[in-house]
Amino acid sequence: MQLDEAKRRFIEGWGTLGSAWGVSRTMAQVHALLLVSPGALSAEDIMEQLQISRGNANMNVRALMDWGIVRKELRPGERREFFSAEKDIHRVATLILKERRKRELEPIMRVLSEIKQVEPTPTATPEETEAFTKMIGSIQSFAEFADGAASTLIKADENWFLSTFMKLMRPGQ
Amino acid sequence: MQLDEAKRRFIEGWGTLGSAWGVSRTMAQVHALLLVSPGALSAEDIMEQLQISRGNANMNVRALMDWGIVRKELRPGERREFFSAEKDIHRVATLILKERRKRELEPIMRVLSEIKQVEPTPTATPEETEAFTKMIGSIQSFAEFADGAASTLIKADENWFLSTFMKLMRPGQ
DNA sequence: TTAAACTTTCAATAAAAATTGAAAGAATAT
DNA sequence: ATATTCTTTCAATTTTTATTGAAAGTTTAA
Repeated sequence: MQLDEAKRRFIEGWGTLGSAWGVSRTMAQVHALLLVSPGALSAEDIMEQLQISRGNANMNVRALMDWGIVRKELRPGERREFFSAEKDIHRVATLILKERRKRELEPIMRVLSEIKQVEPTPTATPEETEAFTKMIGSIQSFAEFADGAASTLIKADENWFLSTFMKLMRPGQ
Repeated sequence: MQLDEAKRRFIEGWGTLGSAWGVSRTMAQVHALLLVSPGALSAEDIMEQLQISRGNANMNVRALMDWGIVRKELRPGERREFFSAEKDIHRVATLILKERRKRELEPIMRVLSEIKQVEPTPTATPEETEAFTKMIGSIQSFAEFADGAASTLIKADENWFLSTFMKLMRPGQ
């Protein structure tokens, strides 16, 4: 297989994976394209390579910057902007994990603790109410467990990054 | 807050969470409804409580059974079918993890190993090719790491379930 | 065997999400 | 100040996905 074909397949696969995880196909494809491009790309490059409109390219590149996994690059003497993806996969994973925790785990945790304070009423038997709070409680503790696991991963990756960085700084150490 | 209102809010929240993770809102809502319902529900019950059509209820209940997190329950002397959700959240998490690994991790791993065998061609410089294989390699090892973590979680939960089960069987032990 | 009570399927439809492209907005150069 | 080059926005449109409901299928009872 040739490089271009391999890149094409990666972009397609990454897009499919993205849509299974609630990320729009195009956003994942823009990310994939930037991941496998050695240098930074302009909006035009992205439009051409993925065959999408200017507006679409702009929207998705900006969404990726919101996630912290794509950066704008300005070149001296160039008016237009270039974009490049974070290439360190550990950092990518960490940033995505952080963002999803904020966007999805936190809202559901809030709902869980609110609805746990269900009042006893004449319309529901105490057994029904208890079964409900027990269910919610177990989801809560699972969510806390998941949150803890995510934190651990984030910390581990931050340490890993830091130590790699330190090694680069002091190669003799 | 009253029980009905709390359940309504849970169903809504679970639906929102689902769609952020690539699960259709209705499928997540049917799951949520079954999670907070003490007994098993018939198709009619689901249709009525979520205000959805028969076909929709049927499709989503079946998808949930494919995931292994909802079971059909047959009552003696009753012709119609009842459905109930797995209530043990650890088991739910394990089953979802297993299924997603099969559906999403495996396909992308296959693509990664295929495209890694990119041939050197005159159109691409060796540096470009090497940068690409390096990128794919790091995604591969991250995917392997994630797969390993998932396996560990699945095994841990299976052990946890087994030990709980053993305790139930031999309460004196 | 026929009827009754339910489940499943699927083509048509509706709803939601993504995409376009043109216009408006910014930034820089002349 | 005006033109030029690029970016951003957003209403209209297209595409994708989900939903409906009626017909076909299945199972049990009489």
